[in-house]
Amino acid sequence: MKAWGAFLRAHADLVPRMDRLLRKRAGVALRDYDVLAQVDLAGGACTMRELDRRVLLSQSGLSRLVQRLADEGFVGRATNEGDRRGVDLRLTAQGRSVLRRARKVQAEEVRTLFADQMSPEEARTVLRVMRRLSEHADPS
Amino acid sequence: MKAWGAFLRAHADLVPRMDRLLRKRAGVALRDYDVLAQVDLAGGACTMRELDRRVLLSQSGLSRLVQRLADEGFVGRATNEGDRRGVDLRLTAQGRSVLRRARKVQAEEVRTLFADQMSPEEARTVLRVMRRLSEHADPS
DNA sequence: AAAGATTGATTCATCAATCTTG
DNA sequence: CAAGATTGATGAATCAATCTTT
Repeated sequence: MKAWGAFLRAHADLVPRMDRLLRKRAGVALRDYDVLAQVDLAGGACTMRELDRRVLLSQSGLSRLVQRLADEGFVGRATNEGDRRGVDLRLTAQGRSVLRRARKVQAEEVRTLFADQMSPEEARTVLRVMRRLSEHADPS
Repeated sequence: MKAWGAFLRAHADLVPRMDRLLRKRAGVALRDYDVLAQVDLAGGACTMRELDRRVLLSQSGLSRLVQRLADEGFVGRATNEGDRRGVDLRLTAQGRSVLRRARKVQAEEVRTLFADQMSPEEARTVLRVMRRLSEHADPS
């Protein structure tokens, strides 16, 4: 029960800080980074529907976010030829570039703000517990 | 590094769910509950400034949230007589009542969604690590 | 009618500016 | 001027409604 409070507090202390650092040093928000990274993970291209499954955001929220990423030139959009309801996304060269930089910043920050604060043993426990929590809450 | 991702995901999976349940079954949002609980913890009355220190929210965000809680009749506001810049808050009877109900709901939900998913040993580790993260990030 | 995606209305958080009291 | 608090402008997330294609 105290652990729940500490969990909330840690998130509230860490995430906005990560977000600010990422914006300042890489020019993208944490959520943008997440989306770009997921597209990359799907091989640099995927459809909105697929992204929606991978990302923690409402469908409409994702739609607007991708709109913004497209406006900024980080992804290209085109209607899927196979199923014209779908929209295909592709990382642009600029998108890949910003993603590379963001990855570097993110790796540094996660290390200093998060990973360096716990032993490998503790990290394993945190990983295990957090996964269990997600599975139980959202058995996708 | 994987633990960081799992941490984010667990938060994103759990917190909105808690928030919805709390709204539905107690009529207040998670943040509202937090604020009411903090006022209660301060003995049922405190000043905005004190709340601001205890709660994870910007000063203006807190101001608007308390405005809403006052409109809903959960807290009363009055300028502090000692220092007329300050505003004193007090839980109303209705505020105490809604807080009681929210506490019960919250306790149940934290148990089933969070605490029951880990061993006591794991809970201790999570608590310890989360506290360390907060202290390092925000050495208040 | 259902799936995929977008748009409209609303809510709520933040930063920066402002107002009042010390 | 500094401290405590509020207000204005803006950004981003959600739900519900809508549009298009299957």
